[in-house]
Amino acid sequence: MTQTSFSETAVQSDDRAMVIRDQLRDAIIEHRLVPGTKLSEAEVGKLFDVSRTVVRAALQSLTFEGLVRAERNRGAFVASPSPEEARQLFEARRQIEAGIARIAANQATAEAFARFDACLEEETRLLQERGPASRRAAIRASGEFHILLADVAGNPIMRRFMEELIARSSLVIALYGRTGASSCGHNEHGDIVAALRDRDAEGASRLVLTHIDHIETDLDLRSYAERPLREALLSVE
Amino acid sequence: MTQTSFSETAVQSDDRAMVIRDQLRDAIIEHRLVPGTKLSEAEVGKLFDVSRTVVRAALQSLTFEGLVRAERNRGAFVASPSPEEARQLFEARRQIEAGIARIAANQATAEAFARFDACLEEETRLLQERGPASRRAAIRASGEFHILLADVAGNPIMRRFMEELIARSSLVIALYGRTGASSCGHNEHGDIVAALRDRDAEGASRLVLTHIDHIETDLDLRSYAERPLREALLSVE
DNA sequence: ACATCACAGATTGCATACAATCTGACCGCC
DNA sequence: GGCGGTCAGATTGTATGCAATCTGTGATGT
Repeated sequence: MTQTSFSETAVQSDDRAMVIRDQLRDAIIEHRLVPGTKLSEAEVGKLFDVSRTVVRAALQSLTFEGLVRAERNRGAFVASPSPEEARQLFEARRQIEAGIARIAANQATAEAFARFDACLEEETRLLQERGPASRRAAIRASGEFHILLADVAGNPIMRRFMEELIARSSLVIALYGRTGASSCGHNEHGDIVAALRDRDAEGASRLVLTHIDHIETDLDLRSYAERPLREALLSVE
Repeated sequence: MTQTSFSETAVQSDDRAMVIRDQLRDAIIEHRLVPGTKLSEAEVGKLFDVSRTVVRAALQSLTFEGLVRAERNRGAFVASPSPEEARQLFEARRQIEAGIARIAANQATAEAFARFDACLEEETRLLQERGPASRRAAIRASGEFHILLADVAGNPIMRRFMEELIARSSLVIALYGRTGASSCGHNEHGDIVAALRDRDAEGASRLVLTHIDHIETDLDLRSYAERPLREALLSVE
């Protein structure tokens, strides 16, 4: 979707490890790999036909991003953010994305708006479709919008932070999402773009904040006591 | 200084790699390792008496943080942020630290203020001393203050971002720092703590912003054309 | 029947060996 | 003398082997 890949994040070395990293990352973001899933080095290595060395590098990379949890002598698992972590995540998103929106309002070029339009079209298209596959794609596209926002702001450092936050948000939605409408809301993305077009930095910032609030509201973070059980059930290898 | 170590950031596995990572990281932050220095796997491994495998993990970790630049089949080097990257870094810091200050103003406990006081005392003590060693320690202590701010805000995710930003700022100061007063200014840290004590979120946020502006002002980012030469000279192994 | 302990299987942690690649020097040629 | 190519050394990329650690099973004793 976005033409810039994740190469920003990573080393240009580690070709192979990066490919595996991105594949696993995509699978996690699209909820094909659910939280708690064990990522055995040997198994992953066999799937991608590489040695454990390369797999370890990829898993380490994902661990730094918070998408994978590594336990000593136990192995690596797809992360299962706690409700508390989820709250911290959204707090961080509010702080960072508000700033990004302000910057983007001043920086956005015509080319940027073209990308926004393409992204919005893709989103609405996917939302009209039904089925789990398009649900996944919709969550992904929703994330792409936020990353695009960071991209337009033109700060690679903040863009990388956003990538991490978005990816982890996807995990949170997988665990605590209620409707799945979390991803898009009532064309709030469109409203944000409109504010950007008006160069209304404060308006865009405010819209982003309420948008994130809406995403968070759609989560079920309250059932603190029950979660460990459900998590455990999902974690059964 | 701060009792919480960097364990937040990392995997609890990779004991040994983490130790090396932290040692290298500290050396970079304290300017004992200057930008451009080559970090040969074999050499580092010999120094710490571990195999290249462990060193690679440590270097990979530092690469993700942006403290090390890895070139395929060439090796790893202490990063040399460009002036452009430096600007982006401070832009990110303004966005993130302003938010952190607001949160910290509401969250700070008595225990937090005790830590602030200890940090400020340490800073002023180091500033009174002369010599390169205390200069290094001062830069380090200055960073610790900002991390402490993030710590008090109570959001581990933003804390981790701050750790990265502070570490990279130290690199930038090493490259472009003019006076070294970059680290502290005119007791601006103390003013920030005072605002926190007053629960003045907006005031604290504003003070943080001007503080970061002052740090950036003290840098010499203008001489774009000359830098590559100086950088190259510093990079001579 | 229950609890405890010991062992076997599996998985990760680490070191090392080999292959691929790059850098720099030397040599021949123009 | 300058330029280009080839080769040796060094360094990283990857695979694999062995040691350390953990999990779960089964036997044994109370």
